[in-house]
Amino acid sequence: MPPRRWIAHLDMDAFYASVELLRYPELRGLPVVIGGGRRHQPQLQADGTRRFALLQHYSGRGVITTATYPARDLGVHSGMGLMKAALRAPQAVLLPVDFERYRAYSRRFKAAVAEIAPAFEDRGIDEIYIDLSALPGAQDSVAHDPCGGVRALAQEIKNTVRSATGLNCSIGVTPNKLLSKIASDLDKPDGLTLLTHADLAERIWPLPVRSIKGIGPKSGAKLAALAIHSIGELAAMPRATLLAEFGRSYGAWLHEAAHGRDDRPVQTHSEPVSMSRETTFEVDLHALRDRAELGAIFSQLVEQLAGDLQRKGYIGRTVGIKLRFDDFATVTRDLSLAHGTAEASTIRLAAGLCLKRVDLARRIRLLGVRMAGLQRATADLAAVTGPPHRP
DNA sequence: TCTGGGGTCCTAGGACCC
DNA sequence: TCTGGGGTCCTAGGACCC
Repeated sequence: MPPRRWIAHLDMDAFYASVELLRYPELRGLPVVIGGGRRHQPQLQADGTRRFALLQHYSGRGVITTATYPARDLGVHSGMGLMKAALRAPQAVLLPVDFERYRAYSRRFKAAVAEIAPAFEDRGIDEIYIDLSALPGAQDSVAHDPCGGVRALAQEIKNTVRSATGLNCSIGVTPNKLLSKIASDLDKPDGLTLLTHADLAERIWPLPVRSIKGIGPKSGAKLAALAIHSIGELAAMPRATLLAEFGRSYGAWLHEAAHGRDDRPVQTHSEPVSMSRETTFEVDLHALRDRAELGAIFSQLVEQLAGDLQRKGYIGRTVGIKLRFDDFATVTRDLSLAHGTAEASTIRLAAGLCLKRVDLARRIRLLGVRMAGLQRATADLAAVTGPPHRP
């Protein structure tokens, strides 16, 4: 019997890099790294060709946002500092990030998926979960393959995305989100991987524990210290040991995850919880010596945040700030207001009070402003004006 | 040559209320 | 005066993800 629930995880292949390759096809096959500010824009030359910046000439504090597969082969990866990456791949082409463009392609691929699967869970710019179970044909057998129906659906989704955007994606299809997320990575790029619980021991258990979404650097290191490296080794640990080592909640989850169990539904609606703006300075600033510059950046962040809230139609009650010092230590302060707001002046006042509660002796490398406790702005309007009057 | 920017969720202590 | 338990909100920090 095939499982009754079929969840797909769709992940666009090297998304930002692939979008850039559509624009600059001459870079295909070359190591290309995307990240950093706007300074390294490609220059159109007199003969009509473009001149691209090379990674070796970069200086600054940026990190890699995405790298093409040839660049990854040189040992660079997203999150790596561009200066460090330049040592490993000096000849790699460096392109600035263009989120506007990526968001446009994101909307395009999601619209294409929606033609086949109207409801899906949005997991950011380049991935989604889709519950295939209820779609027409999902439970069909095709040519003696009991999973043939879902396989055909997944292939159809891949084809649609490809023809709508010119981009490839990889899809994992399994009985749950946890396994599908892992599966979509198994055959990347342009993969389609279908697994059932029967495949757990063979396909999932040999993988490193870090393949499980939710096991990050800290938990991975702690597991390694316990001589647990693969998911299979994690699955073999007594539940009680995991509870003792990782606490009731996370320990129990680790045990379930290692056994491929996850019953979370695909969430097709969500509301934002917080919005924020932050910036890392080119050089560290000092609260007193660089007071004017810091104040200007602070005001700009507040105005951007207020703009974001207003444009998206939200107000918030909890204003927060974030500071990162030269030693990378990070502190946050927040303050809840009596009423929600999206006004820059109110946010600035509250954020200013937060700032006063921080010891500003050290040099600062990052400043951020945040709003949490969000509500739709229209809901607030209703509260102020009261319910519609009925005679 | 260390380490961006935008998020979510969890924990934990203290305040405050019933 | 002491002894409770439960619930919610606020704040700070941290793990993790894309």
